Parts: sequence; C-alpha cells; structure tokens
Amino acid sequence: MVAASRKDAAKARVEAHGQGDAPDFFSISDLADEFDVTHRAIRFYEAKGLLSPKRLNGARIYSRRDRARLHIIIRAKSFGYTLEETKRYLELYGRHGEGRIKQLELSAARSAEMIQELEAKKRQIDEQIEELRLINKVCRQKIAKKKDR
Amino acid sequence: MVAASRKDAAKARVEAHGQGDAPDFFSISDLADEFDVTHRAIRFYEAKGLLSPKRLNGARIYSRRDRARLHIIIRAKSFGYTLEETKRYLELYGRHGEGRIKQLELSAARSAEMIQELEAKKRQIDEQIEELRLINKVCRQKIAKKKDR
DNA sequence: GGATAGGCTTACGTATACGTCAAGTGAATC
DNA sequence: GATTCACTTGACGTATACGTAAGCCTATCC
Repeated sequence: MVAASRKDAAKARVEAHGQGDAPDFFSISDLADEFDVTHRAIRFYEAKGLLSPKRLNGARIYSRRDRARLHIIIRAKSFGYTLEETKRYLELYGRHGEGRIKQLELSAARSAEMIQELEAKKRQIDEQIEELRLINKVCRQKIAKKKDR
Repeated sequence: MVAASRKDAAKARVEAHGQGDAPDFFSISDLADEFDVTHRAIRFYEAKGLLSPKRLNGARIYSRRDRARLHIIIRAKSFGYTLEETKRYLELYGRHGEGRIKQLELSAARSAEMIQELEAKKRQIDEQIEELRLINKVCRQKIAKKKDR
C-alpha cells in the first residue's frame, strides 16, 4: 500500500513535532471515506481554490485544517451554498485573527452578515417544518377517523 | 395590457364564487415579481412537473395553490434541495388528506421523515453559526487589543 | 388598425458540479 | 522484476438549472 507508506512517512515527520494520537494528516481516501464524497469531488474543490493540501511525492496530504475546510464545504453545500459562495466563507475562515485592523473589521462584519443569513435560513426551515407538522397532523387525524369507523 | 385584461376576465370568473379581496390568481409576471425569479425559471419548474397552472387563451393562470407551491419550490431550493427532491415533497403536499389509508400512512411517514431531515439541517446550521460566532468574537477581541495599544 | 404590452414555444447556449475513462508514476509486495 | 495499489493528471461527458434569442400570437390602447 503506497498510500500507507506515504502516510507513514508524513506521519513520522509530523509526529516529530506532533502532539496527539488523533491523526494530524489524511490521504484523499481518508477524507473521501470520512465525508462520503469522491476523490474527484475533493480534487475539484482544490481546482476551484477551496483547498490547497501539501504534497508528498506528488500525493496530496491533508492537514487537520484542510479536513476542517472540507467539512465546511460539504456542510455549506448541503444547505444550498455554491462553491463560489463557500470559497468566500473559507477565505474568512482561513485568516480571522491575522491582518491589520481594516482586515479584521472586514472579517468581523462578514462573519456577522453570515450569521444573519444563516439565522434567516433557519427561520425558513422552521416555517417549512410547521407546514409539515400540519400535514402530518391532518394525515394522522384522517387515519384515525377511517380506522374507528 | 393584455395580462391585465386576461386577469380581469379570470378574476371575474373566480370572484363569481370567490371569497376575499386578496388575489385568487396570478399571472406569471405577478409571481416572477413577487418571488424575484424569472419567467423562464417558473416555466422550467412547470416543464419539470412541479407546477401545472390553468390556461386562459394560452396564457398561464396561477391559483393560490400554485403560488404556494412556487413559494415552496424557491424555499426548498434555498436550502439545498434539487427540483427532483422538491417535486417529491410537492407530491406529498398536494394530496395529504386524500386517498386511502395506505396513502395516508405513507404521507404521514414521509412528512415525519422530512421533519427529521430538516431538524438535522437546522442542527448543522447551528454548528456553522457557532463557528462564525467564535470567528466574530476573536476578530472583535483583536480589534479591541490593537485599538487600545 | 397599427403600435405596444405581455405571453407563448422552440431551440440552442451556459454555468455549476462533478462522473468517467485513459494513461502514467512511485512505492510495496510477491 | 513484474504486479499491485494508491495516487496522479488530463480530457471529454453529463445532469441540473436555468439564460437568451427568435419568431409568433393576441388583446388593448390610441
């Protein structure tokens, strides 16, 4: 298994100054399995600039940070954001804390905006849930009526 | 304005046995304006079987129910459902209450499933919001530090 | 009754998000 | 040392969700 050996090599390097037992890096297959996406998709996100893993003999090595980013990509997709929108979010994610005041203020503003947006989305979902509860209730009532008739 | 006249004609017909002052039907432009989507998109949803408005001299006439369906389509899209998935939801929506027990039980089950799914989606959004709150907090703290230095 | 407004269909084009080969590399195992 | 295994890079294909232009209809307004 080449991947394993590459992994071991990288692991040795990382664990030299590593700190835990939880993995510090991942192969593309690790992440593909963990998040149930294809290799192709992960590479596609990289091509679009959402990921930029290190390389070891050509093979991609994903750090915990890369993994966290992938997690965010997949979550964001699941509630309707395009990769382009997610990219903007990841930019924010990648550099909060760094930069000059102007940059920090921009990040603060952007994160606040996104929170508002997500709260709005939650409210929309709540409306939808309410409708579904009503449908569910009506169905169960009609079932009950038909059954004791 | 042809639309207006068609509207008036249809309105007369509907108001003959109508009940309120809120509109009972809508032109494609009405809905396009209200929900900020293009005519093309609305027709596309129809082509995909998500809508099926009545016609008057060829022109589409949308009922309140059609309008409600469009509203659902747009909301569902905004939180990540495909039109195909939304179509399945609309089927449920369109016929709860009708049919035999088997059908009612299916509808009850499906609506319950969807509620679970949406609740899960809400939890995901909450996680994302938590992350953003943290980012926002860190940014504001660093800004404060830099400012009183 | 000709212009204008709104709507219609047909059909090809486009952006996003990958899927699917094809062909090659580099390390590990038999 | 040949095979295998995981990974690589193109390159072309495909599904979804529309955009866009062309040409036609038709009711109302002037």
